[in-house]
Amino acid sequence: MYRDRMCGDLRAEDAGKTATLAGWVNRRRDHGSLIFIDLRDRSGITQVVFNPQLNEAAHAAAEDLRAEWVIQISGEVVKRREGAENPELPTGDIELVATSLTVLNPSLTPPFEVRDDIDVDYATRLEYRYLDLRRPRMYSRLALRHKVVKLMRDYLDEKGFLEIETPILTRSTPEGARDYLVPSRIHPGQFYALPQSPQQLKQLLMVSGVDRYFQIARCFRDEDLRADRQPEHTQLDLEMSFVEQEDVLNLIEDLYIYVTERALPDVEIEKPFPRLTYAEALERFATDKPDLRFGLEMATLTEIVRDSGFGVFKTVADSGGVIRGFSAPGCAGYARKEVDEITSIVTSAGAHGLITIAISKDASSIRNISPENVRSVIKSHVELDTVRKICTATGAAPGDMVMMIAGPEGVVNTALSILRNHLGRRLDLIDTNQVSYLFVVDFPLFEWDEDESKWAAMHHVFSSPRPGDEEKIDSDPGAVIGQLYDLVCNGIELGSGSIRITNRQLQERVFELIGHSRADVAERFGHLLRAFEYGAPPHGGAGLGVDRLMMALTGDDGIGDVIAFPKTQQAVDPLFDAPAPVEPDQLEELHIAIVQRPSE
RNA sequence: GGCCCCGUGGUGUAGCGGCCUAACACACCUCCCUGUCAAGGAGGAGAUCGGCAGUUCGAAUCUGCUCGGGGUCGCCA
Repeated sequence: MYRDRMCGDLRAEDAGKTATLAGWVNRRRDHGSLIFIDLRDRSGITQVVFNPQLNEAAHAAAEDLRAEWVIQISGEVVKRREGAENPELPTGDIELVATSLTVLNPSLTPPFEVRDDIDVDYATRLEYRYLDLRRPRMYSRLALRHKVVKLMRDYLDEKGFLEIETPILTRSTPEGARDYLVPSRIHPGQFYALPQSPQQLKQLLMVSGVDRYFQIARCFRDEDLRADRQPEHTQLDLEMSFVEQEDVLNLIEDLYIYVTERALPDVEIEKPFPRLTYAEALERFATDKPDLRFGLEMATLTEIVRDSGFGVFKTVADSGGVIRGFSAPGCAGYARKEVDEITSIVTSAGAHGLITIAISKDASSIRNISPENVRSVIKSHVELDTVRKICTATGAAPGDMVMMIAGPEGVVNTALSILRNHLGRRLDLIDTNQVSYLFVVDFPLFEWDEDESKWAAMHHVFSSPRPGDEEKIDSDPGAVIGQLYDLVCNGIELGSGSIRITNRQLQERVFELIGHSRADVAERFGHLLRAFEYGAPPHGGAGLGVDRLMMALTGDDGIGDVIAFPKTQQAVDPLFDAPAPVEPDQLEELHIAIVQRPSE
């Protein structure tokens, strides 16, 4: 037995007992004769004392110890002498007086120190990920993730869900993200695809009568990476039979409350989860994934300013664009430099510029503002009354600054949403102790793809229209509302789900609208459509990102730290140095030849 | 594929045309030290400044290309 206690366990009441600990040397403090070692394992740190007068051999051995050596120590737990307690450590009231030391494994000098309060180059961290993960901050993320996933399993088990594995080697499907492909050795020239999600498989499980399915499923997408995207991510995939949208939403809400309250007992959750329609979310927050931990709600000003006399407004409004904005509280005093900084945020998001109106805090009220109270480029072009209307619409008060953007609706919303999030942080409006879930519902089923001049599924092709909207598929596709929902947390889109189409004819109309030929559909989706003809129960579910949930719960800006072994933005694993070339023999077996493109 | 930021001893930074024979902190090595806990003190070793090419009398510093990391747009049903 290497140990009988963990390094984070020992307390004052253990004083007098003997204990054997094993772990890593976190730090060595050598006083010449007295040597202190902070011994670390995943549970915490215990201070070990080597006193030459008490045990000369152990002390002599301790002189060689260095950071990250793996050692085993036996000794007596003693209460620290008065004044020598360390209130920073849970074990700070005691120390282990070493009677024996065994070096289990020495360590090279690590490339970076194993501690939380240092910032190391990301590539170096990934190359030495095993050292990076020794940092308490990183370990706590692994532990929290384990807990969250276990809570999900516990809850769903309790509710009668079956966890079922689905194939990783499956078939490429059209649309969606680029697939990761796996060549077949047995079938020359043919490929498996790694699943982007187990979507069709779980629907087949519903046809199979499984009734309630879930899976902590790995999903693969060969697309460019972002802070919140990895080539492979994990989703909580679930599906239920004989349910309506309301049933699914209620289950998800209950599940996420269950998980969050148990994983993070100290955070506040708004219950029940607010629900916004897609249209309402865009109208109020300029995005379909608003962070509801703060306000800063939008106002549409197009009609107020269209004929106000400011040329830009007129031009944009008459060409079908919009003018929207919001009030940034207490920002009237922003200097030119700060406004420029904010402007560059919206211009890099595609907007032409930012129009601001600062209302001096000297104004007694919006009703009584005078020209001296207003600072804005549009001041000389518009009536004071227009300024009043803008302030009323955006809810601006004296001391605030209205920020407006004019342009095509999509660009305006993107820029305003980025700006809103920026100001939420900048003005410190976010209560980080709050976890704010929200459902966005009533998404349109289809969106017009400008590039390809065709209709495309907003979510995926299996989502069902709202009852009564089926007729519009042919007459007015853009107006079809789907039984489609997103779960959003702290401004992060966790995932989405829908009630599925279970009627073959309806499914074929959808395929037709988005431009799949009959032959193509038969080839690619024939298995699913055939299944639907053998008694498919009404069903629906969702796929919800686990990495992103962890990112929301930890407050991280990216998903890299909640994944044990993530990849870089170039989809490289610096630890394994993957991807990598393979032996010619392997390629030969797979019937693959590497072709050099002329340009390369 | 586009745009933006970053790249200086092991780690994190400073230096931004000559003062650089490159500075500082931590880590590392040697020595001193019995109550430290980011221990302290004295000393030491360690980087031709990501790479290549150019501009210049002179480049860590300017330019171009390239490699690597990050952010973002496109993309991500």
